[in-house]
Amino acid sequence: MDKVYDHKHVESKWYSFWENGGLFSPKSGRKYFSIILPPPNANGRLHIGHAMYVIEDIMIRYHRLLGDSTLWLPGADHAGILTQVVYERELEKKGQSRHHLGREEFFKQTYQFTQENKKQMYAQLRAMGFSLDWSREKFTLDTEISKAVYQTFKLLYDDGLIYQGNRMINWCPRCTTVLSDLEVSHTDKTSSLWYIKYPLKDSTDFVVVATTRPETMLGDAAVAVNPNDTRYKALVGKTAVLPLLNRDIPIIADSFVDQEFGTGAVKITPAHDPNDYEIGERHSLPKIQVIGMDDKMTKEAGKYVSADKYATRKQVLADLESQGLVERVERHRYNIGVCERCDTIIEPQISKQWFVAMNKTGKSGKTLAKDALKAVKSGKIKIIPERFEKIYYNWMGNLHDWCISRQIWWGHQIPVWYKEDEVYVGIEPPKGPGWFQDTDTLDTWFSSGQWPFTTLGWGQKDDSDFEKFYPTSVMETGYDILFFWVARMIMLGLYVTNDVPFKTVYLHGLVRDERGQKMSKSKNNVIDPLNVAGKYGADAVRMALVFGTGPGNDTNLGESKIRGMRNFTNKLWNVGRFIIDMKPEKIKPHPKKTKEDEEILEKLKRIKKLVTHGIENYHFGIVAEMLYNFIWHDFADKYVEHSKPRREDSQPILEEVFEEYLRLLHPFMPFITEDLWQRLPNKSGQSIMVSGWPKRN
RNA sequence: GGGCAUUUAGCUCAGUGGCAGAGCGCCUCGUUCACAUCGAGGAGGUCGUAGGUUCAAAUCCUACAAUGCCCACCA
Repeated sequence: MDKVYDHKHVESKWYSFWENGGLFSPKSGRKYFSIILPPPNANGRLHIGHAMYVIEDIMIRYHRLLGDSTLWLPGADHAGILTQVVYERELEKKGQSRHHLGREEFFKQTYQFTQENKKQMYAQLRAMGFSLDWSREKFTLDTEISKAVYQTFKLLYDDGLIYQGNRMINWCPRCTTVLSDLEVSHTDKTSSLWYIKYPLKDSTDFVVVATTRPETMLGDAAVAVNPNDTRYKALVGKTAVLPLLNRDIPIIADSFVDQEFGTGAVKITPAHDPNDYEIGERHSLPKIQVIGMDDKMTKEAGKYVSADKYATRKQVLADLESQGLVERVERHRYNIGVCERCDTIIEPQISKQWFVAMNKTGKSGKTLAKDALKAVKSGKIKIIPERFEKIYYNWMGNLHDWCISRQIWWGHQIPVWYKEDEVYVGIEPPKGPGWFQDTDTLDTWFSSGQWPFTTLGWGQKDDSDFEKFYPTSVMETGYDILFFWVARMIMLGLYVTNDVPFKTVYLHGLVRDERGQKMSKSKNNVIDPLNVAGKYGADAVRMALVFGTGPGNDTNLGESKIRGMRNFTNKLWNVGRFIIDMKPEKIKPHPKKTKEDEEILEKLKRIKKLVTHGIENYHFGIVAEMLYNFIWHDFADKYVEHSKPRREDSQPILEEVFEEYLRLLHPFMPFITEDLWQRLPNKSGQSIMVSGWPKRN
């Protein structure tokens, strides 16, 4: 054995040994234990955050050692809008656009692109030592998965829970698609609040309204005041004249209006503001669309037609100014919605889209949000750390309907076909001529929201995996996608399978750099998992990610911590070298035990109990620390030193303690533990992976 | 506007009722003797502030402060 541990000689060798030996596939066992890997987006490489999958591998390897029938199923996500944006950028570099290619060719190329990324990503997962069952690998656009997704759409549609509606939605003018509420991020912005005079009809008086978006006034349908506002009592029911367009608009009373804000009178633009839309509905106001889907003014905007909306803002203000209708301008801080994927400012628009009803009860008697809320409240699903349950309740209790259609090309095309007035919803296209399919695509989270049961073959002829492994045991993922993904999986899982998709949700934190900053290429603080695993070993990276971290808390990871864990692997290696390579020639079989012998055996017993209890209760950070301290300080520093003058006596205990310890450490550091374990007497050729979890006694 | 979290050694963080911990860094000493990617020893903290509960508080409660994050349709 070399004096220094070299992971390069060890890691790929053992991974092939495990994989070729079929050790990642479930064997029959006393219980079922399953985790579905959160599918990474197939539009690039994995980053260090994905290496947090190590927590799943720890659970999986632990349960496999326990003798459970254990499945960890890998896959990848086509990631709708994001992948389309990424691939469009690729095309841009070549001076092309998706419109040059056309829908079919664009889809084909993007598919190819994701398949190449998948290969790279899977190589990265292998390099980290993840014991995934590759024979069951899935992609969200696989034929069988797509069929199941369509089946769910049809179920919801037939149940009255999916509907098409003309409603106010979030429109991204750059992506030219609608977005769900969740895909809109909000950022603070300082801008101006313009006070504009609207002349009263047949009067020389004015009513002054305040607005942050003067260009939308072209679509105004009313001026609203609070019914209790004494200042404006006399004006309600009168008519104002919209400047620039000289259109008559009513002055109405609505309790939504805040008397304290601005002048207490507000312009109402039902077609471009969610609140105004609501007020418009209550007062049957016309919805005048003045901003088109391309962010240019429509013909409703009169002389401003075809102009960009930001240019129009300037022009409108200049025109109002020239007529003396701008009373004053204030500085104003407010919140603006931007596209989560491309940062473009969202334009509220009215548009016909597909929605999933969150709070309506279907003919089946099921109600998506309520049922999903109940599953957690009743304890059928447990969220760790617990504080996220409160956040979940709060979100689940205040849901708007979920818009699931997207005007993009990449993804599952909506399974709805039209012919004249007929609508057909199904899994296969309808027979006969004249049908055309809805051109929209499903929200990517609609398909990933079904991942736990679609991957297990729900509804297929051979659904044995579903029978055995569903509900899955644990869903381990980042807290940042609790709403996007976890909540949707709970809703759709319960709806389709009548059972929860998983029993426990374990949420990990974000991986940040050494000083707690978010990793980004521009800050040059990104850690590439493959790079760093190549340098220090996958075992060291794995250990660094879990060592001393708690669930749901962000983890700060710098190279120094990984280096520290690399030193630990070397320490472990040398303990092994001492026991295995420098074995005494004569060994006494049954020596009298010294005080130190008794002590180390007692400590081993204790740590077995603590490690088992710790893993069962998801305290991975503490367990990692205990394992670290045991071998380094209790075993190497004290016991190994003590054993030196009496090797013939102590060798059996050294071997016994070391052997059991390797099995305890194996879920955390699979490569080095396998390598050392196989060097122990009578172990060669077997795998530590299936050697059984140490008994507690 | 609502909610959540964090605040512990120079740095990064564990620790949730019982004598203050780890990694990295720092200081001193030590390379025949498993390991210098090491060993032995050491310096360094009134556990954000102020109250309270308790035999006992970093840990539970209350208030405050700082920082971060999430959610939200006030023009």
